Amino acid sequence: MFQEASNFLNFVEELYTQDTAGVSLVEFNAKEMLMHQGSAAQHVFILKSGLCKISLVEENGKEYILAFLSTGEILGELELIRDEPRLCSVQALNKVEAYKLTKTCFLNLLNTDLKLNRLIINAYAERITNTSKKASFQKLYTSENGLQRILKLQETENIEISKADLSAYLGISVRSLNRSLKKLKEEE
Amino acid sequence: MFQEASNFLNFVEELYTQDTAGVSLVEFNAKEMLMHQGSAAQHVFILKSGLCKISLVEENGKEYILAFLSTGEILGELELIRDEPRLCSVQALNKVEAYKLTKTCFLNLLNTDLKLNRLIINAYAERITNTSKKASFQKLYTSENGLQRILKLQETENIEISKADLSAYLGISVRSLNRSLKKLKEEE
DNA sequence: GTTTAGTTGGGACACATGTCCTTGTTTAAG
DNA sequence: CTTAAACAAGGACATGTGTCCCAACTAAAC
Repeated sequence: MFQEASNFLNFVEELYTQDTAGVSLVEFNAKEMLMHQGSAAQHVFILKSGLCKISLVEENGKEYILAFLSTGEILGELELIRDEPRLCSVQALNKVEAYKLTKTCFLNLLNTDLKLNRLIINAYAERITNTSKKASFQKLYTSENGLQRILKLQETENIEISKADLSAYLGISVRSLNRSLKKLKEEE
Repeated sequence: MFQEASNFLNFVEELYTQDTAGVSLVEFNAKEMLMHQGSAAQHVFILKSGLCKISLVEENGKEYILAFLSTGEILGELELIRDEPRLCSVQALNKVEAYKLTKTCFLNLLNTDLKLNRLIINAYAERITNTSKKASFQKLYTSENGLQRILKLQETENIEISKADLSAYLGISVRSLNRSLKKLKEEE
């Protein structure tokens, strides 16, 4: 989720300024896809600026947003480590800049650089914690509680998420989201 | 979740046979707690044999089981890495044997041993994938679908999970679990 | 063997959410 | 400016799940 820009950014910016092979800087417009669910994994991205959503679509056609990713976060490395196709899609929600590392470059660094290992492990520990908490909360509380949380986060991080994305994040239909929004408005 | 015994076991058994300081072998009876949610984190466990559940209790008193852990899996290391209290509780479901590493020993190894780093990263990549898939599935499908999956897993892994634990894993009440079980039985 | 306490399963009602369709608004094309 | 298509919100009904309580069964204590 949203967190202070981690040392991933520092780490990769150093590589970039040293003209390391396999490291480049790329841009995406709002709505552009950085990654497609099910496709082969070739790169890792580290967000320099902007906001993305990471989501997956189930066989019944429904979309679930696992998290929103922002500056300093790494994405796409899971599938390189596991050597599997993309588990999720990633889409830019606004103008996004990101460092792009090739698979070869990333795996080489992972095998040799203890600092990168540490950054990955720290990021993963936080991600597992956040994913577990979100899963538990969304199953054991009503959508209204979850909605209050994401609306507060939206305000704190000064971002605006569409209704379609809000409902996908909460794992409910847009109809239900509208019900809860209306109810929250009436309770003010 | 359930996976082939990873090289965690090989890794720690080598440490154990070398009489490494901070490594011991411990046993737990069924129902004994290996870890308590909210308590300080002092150790890491690697399961040698047996089955555990890892769960957390929300403020509304409801319990959610994130996963069942079995032979070869590591547990309790998240909080050492993040230097935080226990996010979850872990309870033995049958007779459990586990290697126990002190915080100092574990962090020393993590800082120096690239092999352990690799094992941790691989395990985390799998855990994030599993936790994400479970969260998405449980929000976008009915409990009946989830129940079918866990019953199949129970059969495949030759284990028996209580109704209370099944409902906590699925994030539903025991009443709802009984409805789904009855419906599945009628559909046979 | 009896009594008490705990456990288990289901009925009934309430609440939360999904689905489908209608209406109104907005946007885009001609 | 008009028309058509797309989008958004809500009504109505259906389904899924939660809560509460009751009855029956099981286990433990005496």
